[in-house]
Parts: sequence; C-alpha cells; structure tokens
Amino acid sequence: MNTMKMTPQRLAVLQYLNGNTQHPSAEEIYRAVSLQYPTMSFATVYNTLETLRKAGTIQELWIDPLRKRFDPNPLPHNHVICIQCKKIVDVAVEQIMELPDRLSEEFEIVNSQVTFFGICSACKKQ
Amino acid sequence: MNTMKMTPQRLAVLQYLNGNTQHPSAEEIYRAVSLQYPTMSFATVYNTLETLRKAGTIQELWIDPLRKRFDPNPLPHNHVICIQCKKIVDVAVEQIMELPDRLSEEFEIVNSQVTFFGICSACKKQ
DNA sequence: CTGGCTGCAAATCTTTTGCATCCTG
DNA sequence: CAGGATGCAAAAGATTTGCAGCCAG
Repeated sequence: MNTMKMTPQRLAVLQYLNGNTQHPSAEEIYRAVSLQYPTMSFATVYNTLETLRKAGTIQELWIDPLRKRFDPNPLPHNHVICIQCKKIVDVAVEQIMELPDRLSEEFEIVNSQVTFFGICSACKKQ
Repeated sequence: MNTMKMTPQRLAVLQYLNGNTQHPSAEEIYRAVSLQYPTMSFATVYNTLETLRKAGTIQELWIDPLRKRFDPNPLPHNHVICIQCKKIVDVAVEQIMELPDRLSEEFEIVNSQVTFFGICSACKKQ
C-alpha cells in the first residue's frame, strides 16, 4: 500500500466510499462528490479512483456489464448481483478456491472471487 | 431453449463460436464473420448474440473490464483471466458454491461462478 | 521551479437504437 | 402480405486523453 498526496478531492472520494456498501459507479461517485466540490471533474474522479486502486485502497469490480463499480473493501471477498436492478451485495468468503493443477502451471493467481447471479427480493415482487 | 430462425448470419456466428475457446468479443466475432459475409453489420452481430443468449445457446461474460466476451458453453463454469492480456480460459467447476443463509433469503440465485485473476505464463515472461 | 493534480473539452470505444429495406413463409 | 431479420448510420454511455493552468513542497 503506497502513500499518495491527499488532496481535498481525493479525500472526498475516499470519504464517500468509506463504509459505503452500495458499490457505486464512477458516475454516482462523481455526482455525490460534486455536491461538496462543484468544480470536481469526471477526469479527476477517474484519476482518483485509479490512484486509489493502485494504492490498494479500493477495488474495481467488473461484475456489472454496464459500468465499473467500486468497492471500498480492497480485501478479497465475494459478491451477489441482482441480474435485474444490478444491486450488488458483499458476501463473506467461506472457502478458498484453487485452480486445478493443470492451469496453476499456466497462471499465477493473484486473486479469486465468487460471483452469485440472482434476483433480489425487491425485483422478485414485480 | 427456444427455437429461432436460422439465417446464414446466425449460422456463421454460431459456427465461429462453436468450439471456440478464446471467449471472443463482439468485435472479434464481427471481424471473423465479416470475412464470409462482407455486408454483415455490427447491429446484426449484437442482435444475433443477444438472440443466442436468450435462447440459452451461449453465455455472455462480464469478466473483461474492456468489453463483453462470449462463451459458446452455456453451462455454468468458471474462468481464469490474465489481468494483463485479458486472455480467458475455462475452469471446470469443482464445487457448488452457496450463499450464506442470511443472503439466500434476499436473493434467489440463478447461477454462480468463480473468477480467478492471475498472470499467464506469456505475460509473466515479459 | 518542478512535478503532480485538477478541470475542461474532445476523443475513443463499446453497445444500442431508429429506420428503411429485404426476405421468407 | 406480414413479421422478423438485416444493414446502415447515428446516438448513447462509459472511460480516456491532451492540454493548459494551478498548487504545494
């Protein structure tokens, strides 16, 4: 985990993300942080998210087909996503997954995660 | 699994995908099929892929952050992706994953998959 | 002063959409 | 003839990039 210069914009992004369980997209983060920093630009949001990711502070999720989502928890953990409304919820890791031998020769694994696809109760009602 | 009208374009997409282990993107599929059908349009590729997905013939993967990828194997299975070159390789399912009780009340799971993130041997050499 | 950060606008890339035309049954 | 499929172009969305100006050490 590297150090990084702490600017007001970066702090604002961090604070918005911190403890946030919604797995927001860049656009949602931009909208929220804009309230405090009306001059905040999209480029800065993307730059900041990339910097935070490289620093190991946050995690980028590629689970939603429409956009990247961001998770303040950088530790490996699992997710369940509603295939209708794209709501994402954290799932605790219950077992470590391993590659079959044949593939573990070809790939050096740095992380793994389980994704559950389902329908949330709110969407099921409709 | 529904029936669908079999047009030459759809057949060409299906044949390109069939047995293909590369998990190609829409653009790669378009380029390949264009060789046979020079008038084939992007819209038709996307329409066809969506039709095939709805018919349960293929699977859409949301693993590569840059683009959707398509898998001719519609059955649940796992993947390993190289975080550098984005190469994707199939991984056999070795155990069925389940949601913790608390969440299984909120979500009705339709599928789950494990994604391994790693570096492939080709990228490791560099 | 210098390097990094920001803000803005434009560019890029993927995917979707509207619409006219074309086939096929 | 009707409905679905195709091709084309434009639109829409997400993300990246170039660049000028700013700020802090």
